[in-house]
Amino acid sequence: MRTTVKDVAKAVGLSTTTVSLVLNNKPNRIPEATRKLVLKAAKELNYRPNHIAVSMVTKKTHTIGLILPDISNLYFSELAKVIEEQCHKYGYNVLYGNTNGTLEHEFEYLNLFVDRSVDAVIMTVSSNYSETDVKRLYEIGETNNVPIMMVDRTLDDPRFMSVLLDQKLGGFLATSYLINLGHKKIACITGPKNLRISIERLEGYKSALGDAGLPFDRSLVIEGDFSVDSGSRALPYILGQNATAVFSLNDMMAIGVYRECRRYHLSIPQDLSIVGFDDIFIDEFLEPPLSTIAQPVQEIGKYAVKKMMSVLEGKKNPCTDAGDTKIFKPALKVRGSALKFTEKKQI
Amino acid sequence: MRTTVKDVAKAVGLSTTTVSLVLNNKPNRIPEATRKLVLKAAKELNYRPNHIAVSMVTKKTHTIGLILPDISNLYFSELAKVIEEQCHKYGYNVLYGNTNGTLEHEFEYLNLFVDRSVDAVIMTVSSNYSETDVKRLYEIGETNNVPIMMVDRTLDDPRFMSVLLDQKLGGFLATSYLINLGHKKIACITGPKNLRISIERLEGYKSALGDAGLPFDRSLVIEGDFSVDSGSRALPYILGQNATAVFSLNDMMAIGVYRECRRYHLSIPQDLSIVGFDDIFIDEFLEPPLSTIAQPVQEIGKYAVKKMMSVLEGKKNPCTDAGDTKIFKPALKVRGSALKFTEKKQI
DNA sequence: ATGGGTTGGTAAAATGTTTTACTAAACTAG
DNA sequence: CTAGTTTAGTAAAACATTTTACCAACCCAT
Repeated sequence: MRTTVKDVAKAVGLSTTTVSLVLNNKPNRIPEATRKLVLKAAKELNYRPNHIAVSMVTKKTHTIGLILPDISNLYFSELAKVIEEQCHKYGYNVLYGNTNGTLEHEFEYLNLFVDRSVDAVIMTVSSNYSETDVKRLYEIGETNNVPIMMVDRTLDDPRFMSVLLDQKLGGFLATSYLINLGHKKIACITGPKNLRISIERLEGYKSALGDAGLPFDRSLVIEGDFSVDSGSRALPYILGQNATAVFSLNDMMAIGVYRECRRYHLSIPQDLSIVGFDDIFIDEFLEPPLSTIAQPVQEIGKYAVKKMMSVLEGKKNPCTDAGDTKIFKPALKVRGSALKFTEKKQI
Repeated sequence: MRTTVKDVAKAVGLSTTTVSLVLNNKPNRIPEATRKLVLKAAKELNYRPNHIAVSMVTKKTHTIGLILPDISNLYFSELAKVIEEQCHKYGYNVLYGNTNGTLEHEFEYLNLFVDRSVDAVIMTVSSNYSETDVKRLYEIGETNNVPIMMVDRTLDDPRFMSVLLDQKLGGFLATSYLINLGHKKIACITGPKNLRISIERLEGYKSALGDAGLPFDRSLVIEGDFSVDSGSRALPYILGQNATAVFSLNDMMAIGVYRECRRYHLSIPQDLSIVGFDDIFIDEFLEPPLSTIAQPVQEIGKYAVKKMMSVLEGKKNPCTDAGDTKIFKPALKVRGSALKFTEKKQI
């Protein structure tokens, strides 16, 4: 059985109050001798406070809930790793939940976590929220007094803290790069059409086209769902449109394009240039290494928990006063999947 | 503020006892009318039990601790995903911690988690345990009455439950495949030398060699550390030994070999055949797709939590009577990274 | 010796539940 | 009508802490 405060109190013949006082080194006047005595006994009995009991009275669990769409996705697993790492540094543990991108799961985990009295929630929402959904989400945070932070994707509500990426800039960077290589017919494989990040990345694409005086051609964009397979499925269409380059809104779909190109005996980048988005681990090991838009995941994760900790330890009402959004800048990472456009490259 | 039992008790003019009784539908004789009344009030007030308080009295948190070396590693992130998924199905949440493979972190998280009264711990140990380490680990489990399950890698102690892979068989399968393709000089890139899985996979390698009447040549094995870079570093040595094939003890190092081969302008599998181990997600997207030994991660994860749940809900002392080890069989997954050996292939 | 301040502590409440042991009232059988 | 049984419910303890409010004893100065 675990040692309790009572046990150590009994061992030293003092009250639990005194023991608790020294163990939490409260600024009470406790003579050095007593302090030493208690500390020694606690150590000998291998006393470790029962965190549940502590939480009961302090109302703090030093736990944060992390709600992600899919931890087996490289981007999120890396994000999860940084976040856990950072939380750990601040003495916090993380409870995590996989939503598979469904609204029901997002709410389910949120409720589960507030029931467990997490001190805060960091989540990336992946489905479409109606106004009432947003309201419901906000209210859960408020009535439980747990600050909610959106990472990677946000809701249209300034009351939530958000740490995001400038998605539009990412789309712009990728597309401009392709344009500068001389490509005129640049296809775009999007994510689910009404998902924020799809829209924003696509806006970057349009804006780069516009800046270069190139027309935006609706028939060059095809909807995917961020999965490898949807990338594969998109290729025939893209080829049909005589595109010479493609901007894939994430790396997974780009991988799908790679795979399909092999089936068609097309080579990247000679026959088709491609740039992805996310900079997942495997990009550099693909053949050819995939050029992509890199998100500063490490910084994003670090910033997110740092901000959250300051909210948690700050004086302001963590829930209602916290809203604030930070936007990180993505960067183009040139590897080997895009080439200067030359006429003969047409198939 | 959250609604408490007191609130709903007050709302219906009954005692908290009664409310608790109906909410937990205990087999007490409570008239249907009262039951309905309470349920209705609870719903209207949006009552949700405070899990911390419940844990305080029931001594169950419905939380399991998951301790892994590196969640950004594809194998572990997938494992983590299944485990979380399954736990969720049983009504359990998971607290997770990343150890980066260090013993200190393993103990740190274990302690942290038992302090938080997790009901069980599932972990993969990655460092070398001395006898006293094992003893210490066991004692933490015992004094806190939390069953500990080793997954993927085990300690030499029958008291822990373990769910493992038949590593030796995996090594055997990979090597036999290469032998059957006609290779005689098969190099092996190992993991850290005294790690169990390194040893066991290597044993499979030796045994396949033996079965085929091929000599075991010490100079054909080179130590890696399971990282991509260590795979890359191993290539020149392997080439120096005139090996025509290599068995990499994990896929990451195989990826390192791929990368280095490109630098040497060698092509796989024409110039070098390779088979990996783990079957991580990206294997099929490499060029050529990597043949490997597949672990049934899904099944492993499912089995692990199923077993754990039966222990948790069983009558036997979960800690001391639980020991039991299940061993899953790996399978060879042939893709495109190995070729029949022919003399002209020598460089 | 009285009163004020300091020193070294402690008892008890509080946290939100579950659970045990009990009881008052109503009903039933003889 | 009474004794026993059932019905419908409750008070209080327990869980392991922290924290608040208090107190006794001692010391010191007047």
